[in-house]
Amino acid sequence: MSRVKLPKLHSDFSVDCVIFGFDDGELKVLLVERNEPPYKGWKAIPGNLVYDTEDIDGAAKRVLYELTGLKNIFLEQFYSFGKIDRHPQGRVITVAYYSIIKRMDNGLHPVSGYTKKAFWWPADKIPKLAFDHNEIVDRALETLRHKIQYEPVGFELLPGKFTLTQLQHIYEAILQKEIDKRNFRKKFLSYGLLTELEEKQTGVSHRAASFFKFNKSRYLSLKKRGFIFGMK
Amino acid sequence: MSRVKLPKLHSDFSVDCVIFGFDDGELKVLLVERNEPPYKGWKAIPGNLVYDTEDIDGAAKRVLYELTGLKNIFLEQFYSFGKIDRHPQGRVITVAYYSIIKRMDNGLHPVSGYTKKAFWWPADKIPKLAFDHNEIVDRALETLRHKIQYEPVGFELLPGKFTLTQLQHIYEAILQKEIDKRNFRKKFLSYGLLTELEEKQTGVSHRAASFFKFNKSRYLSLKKRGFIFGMK
DNA sequence: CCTGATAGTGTACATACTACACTATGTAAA
DNA sequence: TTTACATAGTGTAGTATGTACACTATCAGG
Repeated sequence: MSRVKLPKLHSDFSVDCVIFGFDDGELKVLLVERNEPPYKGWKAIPGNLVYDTEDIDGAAKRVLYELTGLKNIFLEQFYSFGKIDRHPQGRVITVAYYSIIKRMDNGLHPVSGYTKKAFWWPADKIPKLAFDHNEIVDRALETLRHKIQYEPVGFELLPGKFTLTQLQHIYEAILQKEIDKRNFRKKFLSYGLLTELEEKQTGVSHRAASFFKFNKSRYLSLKKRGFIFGMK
Repeated sequence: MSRVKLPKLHSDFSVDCVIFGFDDGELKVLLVERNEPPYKGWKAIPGNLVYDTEDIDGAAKRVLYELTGLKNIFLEQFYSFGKIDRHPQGRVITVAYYSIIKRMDNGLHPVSGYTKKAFWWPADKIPKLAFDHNEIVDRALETLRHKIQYEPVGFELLPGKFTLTQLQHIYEAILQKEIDKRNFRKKFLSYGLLTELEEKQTGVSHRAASFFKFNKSRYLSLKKRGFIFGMK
């Protein structure tokens, strides 16, 4: 197997990132305003071409950082989009990634000039986006709704300490249905994945809720022993 | 948005197909022997570059046909692979598809010269393959194991009429565990997705099993009404 | 008619899901 | 300081689902 005898191939493909956050009881998606053609001035999800010197997972991390300032985000690939005309400059397929994050208060400061700004937008009111990005966001939402039912991803959207009601609201927002409070608590607590903290809410004009934290190491050890998380 | 002012991009990416079949009580994967460099003479899964004039779903169908002679196969994309050095000729990412098929007796006749032949191979004894194809097959198997638990894909591996024992063997082969016969039947029949046929096995030296067929239209209408298939 | 092979069936128990309503505790306003 | 308001926090009974388990039925072949 020699690298030199065969003709060199070139390549153009991109990565796009759908980043979910949770705020004001609402599921949000991170959008950018593009500052370069094509689609200059349009809203879009953060995405750009992949360099020859990086693998696609690394490219997704880099692009997200350059376009939004977000760092150290765990991105998961969920689908690739390859219609012939999805990019006006030629044939570009894109590999799409998604992530769910908690620290939404972090400043969003694009590092490159490709985007003017980055901002959060309600997931159920996404405007018309550049390229085929609406289709990509739709599919990411589908993936998220599926995923939340068999992995405890809700925690990724919350700060380290949270109330059970906050957790429930996330499930309700993503699954788009109401959940009975008692049943939700009973089931979640029965898994033993939550640790109740001493601390309670302060400054609320009602009974203060206890804070909990997610016991990740316990989840991982249970999972290794065949435990299956489930939340319909 | 003008297509002419911006520089033209070129592209090199490929599709690869993992095709599952079931035979002799065993899960099988369709492999080819490559007839062109790189990896000439190696075993591989069917795959090739995507043309500029076709979208990636169409490319997967075409490539599968050219390399194996298989036609009219429903392919589902499951992951893209994009490590820097996965292709010796340069940077090529590949979009991987999988399918599960029943008619394994159909002749496998490569239409193009890219492959010498195509053949079925036991899924649990995959040899060393070209490129990163072992990784691709591993991930396809994971996807299949996951999928079979919440969609009735078992039927895709069987002929139109089949016995309940055949169906059970598929679940056992894919999930790699034994299943209780009574419980399996009870559960599957309770869904009402199977229609018992008049016909029975013939020429077997034991009590003849009834044939069943999958009631697909009923499955689709149940699904529309929120029914969730589940088989752990 | 006996042997061997697989088809086909039911019950009891444990676990999980569902529906449902009241008391507890904090702030703020009257 | 009392009252209104808002959310936290709790239990039970009924239903449905999953699991474990063993025997009889039917066919071919010797």
